[in-house]
Amino acid sequence: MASRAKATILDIAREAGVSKSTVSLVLQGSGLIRPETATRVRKAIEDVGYVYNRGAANLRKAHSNVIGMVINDLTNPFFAELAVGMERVFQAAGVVPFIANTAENPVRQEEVLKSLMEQGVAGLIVSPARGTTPGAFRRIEAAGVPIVFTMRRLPESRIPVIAPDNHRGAVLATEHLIRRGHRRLAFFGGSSDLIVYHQRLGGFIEACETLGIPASDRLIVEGETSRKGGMACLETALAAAQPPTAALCFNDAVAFGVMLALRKRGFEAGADFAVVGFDDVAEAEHYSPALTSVAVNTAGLGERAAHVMLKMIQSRTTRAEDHIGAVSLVVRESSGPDRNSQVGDAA
Amino acid sequence: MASRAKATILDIAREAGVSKSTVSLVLQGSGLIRPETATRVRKAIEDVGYVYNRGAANLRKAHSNVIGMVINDLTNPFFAELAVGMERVFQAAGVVPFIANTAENPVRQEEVLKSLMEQGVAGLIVSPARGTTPGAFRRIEAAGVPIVFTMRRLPESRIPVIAPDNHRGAVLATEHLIRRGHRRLAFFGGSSDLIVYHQRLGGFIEACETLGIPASDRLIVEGETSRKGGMACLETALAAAQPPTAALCFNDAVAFGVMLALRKRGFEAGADFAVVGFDDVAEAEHYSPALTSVAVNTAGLGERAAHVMLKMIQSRTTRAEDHIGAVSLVVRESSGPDRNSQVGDAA
DNA sequence: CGCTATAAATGGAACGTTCCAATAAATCAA
DNA sequence: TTGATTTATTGGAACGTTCCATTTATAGCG
Repeated sequence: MASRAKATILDIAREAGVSKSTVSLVLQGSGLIRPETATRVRKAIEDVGYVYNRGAANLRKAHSNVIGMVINDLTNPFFAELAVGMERVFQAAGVVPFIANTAENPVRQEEVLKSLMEQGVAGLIVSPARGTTPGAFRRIEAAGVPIVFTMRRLPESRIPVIAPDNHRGAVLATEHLIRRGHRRLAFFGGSSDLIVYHQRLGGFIEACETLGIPASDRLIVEGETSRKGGMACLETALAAAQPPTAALCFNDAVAFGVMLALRKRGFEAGADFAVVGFDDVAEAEHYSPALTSVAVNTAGLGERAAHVMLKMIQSRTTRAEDHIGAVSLVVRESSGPDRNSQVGDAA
Repeated sequence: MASRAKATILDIAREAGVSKSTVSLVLQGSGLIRPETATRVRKAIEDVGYVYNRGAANLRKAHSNVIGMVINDLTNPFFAELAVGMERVFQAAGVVPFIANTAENPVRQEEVLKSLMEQGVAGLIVSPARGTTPGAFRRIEAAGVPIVFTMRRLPESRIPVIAPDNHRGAVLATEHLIRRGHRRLAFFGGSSDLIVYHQRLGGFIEACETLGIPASDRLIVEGETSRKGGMACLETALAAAQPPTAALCFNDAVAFGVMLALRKRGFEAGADFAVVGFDDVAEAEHYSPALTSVAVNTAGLGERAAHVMLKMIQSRTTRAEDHIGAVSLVVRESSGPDRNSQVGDAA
């Protein structure tokens, strides 16, 4: 049963009494082969326990059917949701995506990209790790392998990006907080080496200025984009002379951390302090209190990225249009009105 | 800059004025090459934008440095944690793991395995999808590719398994609930086509029998292993004539669902109904109320699985010992005493 | 029957590496 | 100097596939 050396098409050919070329044609589903012959060959394939060697095949025909998905933080459920959206599209196209995690580490990212390239991937969908150097993808571009960035972009690069409208999302969320009567606002989490950070923070600031919140009433606290980071942000903010009464968080993970820290201090998110997240991961709806968040249609973005990639491969181009996905604010319990304010805006 | 046809070692050889063999040796870091020659070759490699073709190389030297990780549900943070543990080990060994998601679908799993095999992986770490047929891995075994199962096993297979002590974990959790005075107990979630289910349920039943809870006071509700499944389980249970006062859940996702459903009905987990989860995902500690759960040392299991795999590859064997990881119960807030019971056991 | 047209199957070169055996150059011992 | 040894380098065959150009078999037609 266990064959010593692995079988090749030559073994199949011998077994079925045909030539290797015939076997190859059967493998490719060519109509040139007489059905009975094809059946015989397929039986032989089963009998010898043949495994197709894609590496050998790629040697002749160039690109493969594998696409690499390089993700900066697999433990963030947001990225798992994104991956699921992509997989749906790829599966339908008969493409298998291989996922690799960089754990937000540019060195690891380098290794992962190298390995994927050596494997001969047809394309790469990447959410770059923080601190990725601008030149990190030059080699890959030069090799003519299509790349699509998701969620994050790099400073000066012509690689297409699929991302939500971060600026608009932050504006929506900030306006919401201000309409609820909050006058001292904070922006929690993230760090300025991320373009996404500037986009979201920019929306926050713009909304503040439009609606008359002066810079002196705004508090900006950078921090890790994790629960732990969120907890730290809240502690920092509460230590201020005039602490904020509401915060827009860089993402939902930070928001969960903030809510946790509030509870530890005996406060309740929504009643004592308003919290708004960003991304609207599945958990947001099921948290206690339920988290108000900016919904970015995560799975939809994943699908979009996959479609763009397939199109690029098909038309063998390395460029494509950016896609900025629409966002919406999902208001739940965590963003109640300021208790000292008369304004009881329901929306 | 963008080279038309991709460069090969022959191009490098021409560029550096050496033979292809020399280039190959440099690529492999052989000490046989004079340092100055090596430097010259390395420069040429940079200049022509060379990408190593692992497929071609594998044609000669058999096994590659890629390992496939096949996971049945990437959106369950538990598996992300498991993956992270594995990656730590593999990275140190210079191996790149490619992760593929089967979304609990045996057909998809088949495709994914096929693709991984065609790619020539050195080994496979698999958490099999529910409903996997016993023969699904026979071809792979026959091909001599080492496989390690994690978390789940298949009915009749000699493939090594790395998993927590599910039976013991369930016993610990159930004893805990009974000591807290609960006399009507439920087991929520999971389905009987999973061996893990029988292990955990078996522990539950054993503890009940040992401590004198009759079958008539036990309620077993199968269900999806997700939040939604947990919510449904609770609804079913509360509709019973003599509803339980405590439940051991198949995993943490189910437990979160149960707690959510409790809250929707105005009950509080821990005070009105005791809930215990299984797996102890990171979120359990940060939930409200914090979830009592059976800790399985997820990342540790991942590391262990990776180590076993590396050992198997190294010693080119296809067998290895099973590993049953120790478990412990982490008591938090969700598993308070039965309110009608006098027993106030603190442990 | 001979001829062409079509269908089915085939041999061989090529793809980009590795590795063995062989060569060439440098060093050493006598 | 010569042969032996060591150090660097090299050509060529092999790996398992694809695909082009052929060959062989089958059918069609007058």
